[in-house]
Amino acid sequence: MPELPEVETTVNGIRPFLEGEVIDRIVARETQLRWPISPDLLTFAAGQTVRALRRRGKYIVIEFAHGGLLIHLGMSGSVRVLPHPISAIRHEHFDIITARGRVIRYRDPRKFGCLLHTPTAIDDHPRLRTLGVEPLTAAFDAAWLSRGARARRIAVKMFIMDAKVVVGVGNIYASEALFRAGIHPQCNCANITSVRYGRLVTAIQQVLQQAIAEGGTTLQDFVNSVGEPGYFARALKVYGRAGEPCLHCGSVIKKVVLGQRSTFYCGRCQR
DNA sequence: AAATCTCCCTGTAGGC
DNA sequence: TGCCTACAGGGAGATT
Repeated sequence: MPELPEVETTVNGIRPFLEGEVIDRIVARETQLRWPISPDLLTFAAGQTVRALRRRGKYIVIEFAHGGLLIHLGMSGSVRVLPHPISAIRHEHFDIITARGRVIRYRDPRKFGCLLHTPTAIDDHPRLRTLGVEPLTAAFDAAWLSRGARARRIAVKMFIMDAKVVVGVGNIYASEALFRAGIHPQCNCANITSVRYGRLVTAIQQVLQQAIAEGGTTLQDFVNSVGEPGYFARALKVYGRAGEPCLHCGSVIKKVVLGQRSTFYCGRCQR
């Protein structure tokens, strides 16, 4: 499932084929994604030069001189680079075709992703404007979490998965970071000390950086821009391990549902 | 304002 | 073997 590391991996993989390149056209075979692909987007993108390719949260941002495109991978999305157009198979919903003939092809079986555009400043787009801090920047620290949690009364796991607080921490990495920080996922976010939030910040940053280094986590669909899976799945310590022994203390890993999401933790290591 | 619920979609796994 | 159901989940938008 694409979380921050998977999106980062994808962006780095397709950057050489998009940045500085001219978009010849976008071909949409399936327009009914999370939001429909607008016909205006197709005409807007044609002929544009890509000034920069970057990640913001879990969005891939394709910047033009004025405005740009946003791609979200949803939960089953992936993007690949093809040297030239070849026939698409099922679930390959759209292609960005550059003037050099390279094909940036989007696949998303569950259609939870999207392709959006804006003719004005891209960071003002409604999807980006309300996003919280980037977890791998200095703005993400214990003070930020403590202050944000003060008026909240939710489980800490839901708190760190709130994109208005911090972006990019999805279900898998939330469980993993809380285990590494020794914090129980159901702990009320308002009751966590600044010192413990400091440990959580470090844990989130470490788990995300390790996952980026491993090319992300592939459980089902995720592949990078050349079609390879990520290898962080083998480094998961609690996610998907309910009933198995904790790798640290040996007690049984538990599973609980928080906010409709499966949550894994060690009841002895996490308090 | 914050918390909770609902929904979008389809492949896969498990039960019978 | 084949059918059926439950489940996976990011996140917006409605509701409480």
